[in-house]
Amino acid sequence: MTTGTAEAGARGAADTRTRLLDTALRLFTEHGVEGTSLQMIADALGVTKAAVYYHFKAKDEITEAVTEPALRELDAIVTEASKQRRRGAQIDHLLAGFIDLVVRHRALVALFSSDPGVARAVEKSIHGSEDFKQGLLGLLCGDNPDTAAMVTAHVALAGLAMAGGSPAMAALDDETLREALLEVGRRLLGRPRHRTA
Amino acid sequence: MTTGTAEAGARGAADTRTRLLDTALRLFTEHGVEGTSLQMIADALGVTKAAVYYHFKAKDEITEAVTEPALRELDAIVTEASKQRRRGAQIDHLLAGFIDLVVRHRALVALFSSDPGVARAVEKSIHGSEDFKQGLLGLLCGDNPDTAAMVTAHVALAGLAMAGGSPAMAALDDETLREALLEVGRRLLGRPRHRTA
DNA sequence: GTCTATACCGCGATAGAC
DNA sequence: GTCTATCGCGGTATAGAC
Repeated sequence: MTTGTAEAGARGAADTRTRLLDTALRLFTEHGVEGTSLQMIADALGVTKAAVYYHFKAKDEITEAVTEPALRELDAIVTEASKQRRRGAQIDHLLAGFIDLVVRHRALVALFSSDPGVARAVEKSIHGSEDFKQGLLGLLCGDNPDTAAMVTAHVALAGLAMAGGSPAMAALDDETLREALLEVGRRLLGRPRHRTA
Repeated sequence: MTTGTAEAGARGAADTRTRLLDTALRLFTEHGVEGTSLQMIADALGVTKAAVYYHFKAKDEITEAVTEPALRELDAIVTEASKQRRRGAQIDHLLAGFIDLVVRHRALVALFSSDPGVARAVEKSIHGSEDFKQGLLGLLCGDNPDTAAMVTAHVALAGLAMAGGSPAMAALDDETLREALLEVGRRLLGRPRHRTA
């Protein structure tokens, strides 16, 4: 993409796209997706609305692009966790990975949990790999998804994500939050509590 | 049904308002708040947008009005729970009341947890009684709100609410869901599990 | 007191000039 | 690649019919 004469081309194209996504994420976390207009993004970049539309055909595409990296990470975590042989190890792997993801992408997660635009984008992004949406729950529930296990899994995933993204936790550093969430998650899923990494 | 002048006057006001809120809640749960326009609400009622605007000065007021009954119930639950003398009883009371509320108002709760418009409305509605927003957490955390307790409380409230409102639980009847959530909540908050009411 | 007609402005989105 | 111009729809607002 950046070959030869394309210094300007590389900057105008890919770099503007990157700047746009950075700006969008910042504005999204400040005002929500709904509360962020394309005009605001364009102004922050010093271009017009139509220029933004050159890079993304619709606002939804921006939302999707913003959430994509985190979703790919989540997909990788689920895949890797499912490779573990013992069920306990699967859950441990998934729990640690999920929580780590939530902590590192706190701002995004907060958005994720409170914005239907983001939820829509997420659902679209995982159109191909629906395995992993159900896989997440499947790994936690085991082979026999009885009511109690299903409810527990839902409470765990939703609760850990929302608590991690909550403004009330913003003051906590990553280490502290991660350990606190891990302990709660372990208790919830019936895993023995152990090493404080 | 006849549009006689007297009957229209008697029926038009309060009843239209009620019908409007019922319709709004239905459309909100179907399409989300953002995805429901005043035009859609007006069409469903057989009136014009301006007629809707007569009953509510802004869309946010509709959202607030829709969430208000559940919030009042929650407020009552917190108040009553705080009157319990033993801390264990406070938690038990709060947990049971909260979960019962979530189960009975599932559709609203699902909306509540995934729509910034609703979240905004909720924050506005409790302007006067901010006691109870913090009171909810305060009752769960006790006097010493250390990190672990705070995180646990957040995971519990958010997780139980979102799990209860999740489409995945829609097939469960109230009794079953309530008991499943109660058991998870008790384990999470370190309460002994007991009677299946 | 309840509703209709109408207008305003900002939003997401499209078409076409440079 | 970026711009200007324009469109339709959304929430909001007012004047006035009944």
